[in-house]
Amino acid sequence: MTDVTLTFPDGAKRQVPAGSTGLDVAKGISPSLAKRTVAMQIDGLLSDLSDVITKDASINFVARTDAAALELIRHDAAHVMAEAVQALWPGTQVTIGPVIDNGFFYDFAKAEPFLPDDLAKIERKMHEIIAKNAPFTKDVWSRDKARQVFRDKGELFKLELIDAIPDNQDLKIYHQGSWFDLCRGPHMTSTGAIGKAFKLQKFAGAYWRGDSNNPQLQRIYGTAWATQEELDAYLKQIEEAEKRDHRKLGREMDLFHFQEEAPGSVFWHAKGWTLFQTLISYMRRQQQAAGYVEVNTPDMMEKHFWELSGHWENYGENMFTTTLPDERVFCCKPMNCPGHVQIYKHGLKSYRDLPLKIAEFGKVHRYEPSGALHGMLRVRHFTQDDAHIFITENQIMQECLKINDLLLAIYKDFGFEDIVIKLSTRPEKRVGADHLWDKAEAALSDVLDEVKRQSNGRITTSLQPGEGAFYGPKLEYVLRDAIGRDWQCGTTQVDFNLAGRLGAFYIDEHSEKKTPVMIHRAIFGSLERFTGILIENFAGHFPLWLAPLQVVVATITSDADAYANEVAAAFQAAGLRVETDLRNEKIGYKVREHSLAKVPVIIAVGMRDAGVRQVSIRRLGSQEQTVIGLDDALGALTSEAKAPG
RNA sequence: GCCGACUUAGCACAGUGGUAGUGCACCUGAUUUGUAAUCAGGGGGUCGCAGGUUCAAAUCCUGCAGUCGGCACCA
Repeated sequence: MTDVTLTFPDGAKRQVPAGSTGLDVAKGISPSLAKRTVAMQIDGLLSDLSDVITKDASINFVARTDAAALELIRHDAAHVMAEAVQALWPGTQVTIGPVIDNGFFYDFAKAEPFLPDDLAKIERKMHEIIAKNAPFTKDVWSRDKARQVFRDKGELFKLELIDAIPDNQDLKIYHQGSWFDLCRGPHMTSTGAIGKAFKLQKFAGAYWRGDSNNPQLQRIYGTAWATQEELDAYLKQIEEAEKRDHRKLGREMDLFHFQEEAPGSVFWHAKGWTLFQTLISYMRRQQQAAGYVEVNTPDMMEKHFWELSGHWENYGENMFTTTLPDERVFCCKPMNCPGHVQIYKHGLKSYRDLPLKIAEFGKVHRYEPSGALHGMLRVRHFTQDDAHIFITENQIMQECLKINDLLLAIYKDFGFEDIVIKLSTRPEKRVGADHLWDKAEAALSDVLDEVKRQSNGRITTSLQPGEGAFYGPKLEYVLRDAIGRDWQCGTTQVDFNLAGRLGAFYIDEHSEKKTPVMIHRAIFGSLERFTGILIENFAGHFPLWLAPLQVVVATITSDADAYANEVAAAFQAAGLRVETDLRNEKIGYKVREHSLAKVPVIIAVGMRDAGVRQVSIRRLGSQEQTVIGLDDALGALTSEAKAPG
């Protein structure tokens, strides 16, 4: 038998007979290595330790505590969970059970719903199965055999999966004790390697193959880690994220509320509206500086207008409509673009007028499915920082790059610097000829390449085929927040269709009518959503310029009331948002209350301060107190409270 | 929209068929206080909505709505 050469991560080489398994190789090196190895990487590809090695390759043995083993732990845990569920509820069908970020899930077809206590039952059964430490073994079955076995078991979903696997691929069956599953693998050497650091988290409904036309399955989500410490840390992190929930903070900080009669609609309270207006003012300045004009268009227009724009056909099921007493049907605008085209069409446009950048803080209305609503992050009525840029075809690149620069600069002002840009291409349901889509997609793809090149690797990109808007492909800007969560905010969409549909044109340099290209773009996306994201990103601890209430002046004794009023008036005159707290309470009580309300600056004044015109400043998140003169405090805080840009 | 759970005072929660409770908040009084809860007293709920079962329903049943966790959809 011939030998093959294996290269180890440290560069060492070793000759082994071709056809050796990973386990053979490990044993040949040392029994202890073989014992602690759960899988291997062959030329970087994670593989079963029982796989045979037939050619020269690099090899890396994976122990269960190695980072590479984590996905195996999770995948194995999913299999064990499936075995546990079938042991507890015979007749339940298994479907798919992949690894996801931080854990795994498995989807089951079971007539009766799982009950809340079932998670604990399944976990107990999993611990039993893992304690048996059955080895994972692999078979390759013929299609006929696999079909027959799974049909006999009543596993109809598995039959569908078998039929979907290309003929040139082996059907692999993984056994653990007497239980087995169709699976592409790989797995660790035995169930015991999963360990105990896992937890089942929740039940959920999920459609078979992710399609809402298919039957709904019952999904169980779990998380699994190599060590208990990592599991605990992860659970702690989830808890921390829950503390940032904008719905909870919005209530505690008196920013907004929702109520039954207006599902998906925000009641903005004074403090929340202040934040909203601060964001709009900031954006308005940025857009003016970037050469945009701001307009406002009607909230409702007649239905035939939306038929002409293509919205009725392509977006109608998301639109609110109302029939007036004269029987005319009106639609609430779900987008601002057709309105902006009407403004564009007023007055003949020359190529010299382009690019024309029309912006609107327009409130759009979309009938979102009830199950999609989620606090401020998914509402039915929201304000976009929307703009439409009318250009000639050869201005696409330059304008998209300008938009990109503006987007990135603005995100930076909020501290968002980790950005992912996704390119979404033509969906099935769309308007416009394919050659126009070809052009639009190619343009955005070029823009994306250029942006990526300029970013020196700070920006990552990805492709989402079929996810574009019905009128054009889009770039979607995804921000990573302070605790690593991703939020989609900005968008840039190239549209060769809408202007033409609505009869917009310009006169080119040869006196001919030409249809402009439109770029649709938003930066915050939805002000409502962006506010929610900011609340969660900052955990309510806004930078001074954004905080709805910036300063509270609290008295230590009522003798200082007059001085407190004077201090507050000085801050108000300097343009800061300030309140006084003259209540008959101890200063500790007041400090606690305003700290919980996340007021960034608490100024305490007593008789010690009044005579010498000084203040004691306490910043949110710090126990420290700084005693300085009133004028110095005014200067420092006023300058800090200035919006960026 | 689909699957599951939930809905009791402003907020957080307890209460599984027999007169609705606790903590915080709120109100009143006392206290004038130096940086995360001063003390005492008091008021407040047709238990999400609509039906039904029962001598009796927050509690059991049905329908609806909203919320939450997912799925699907999406800014």
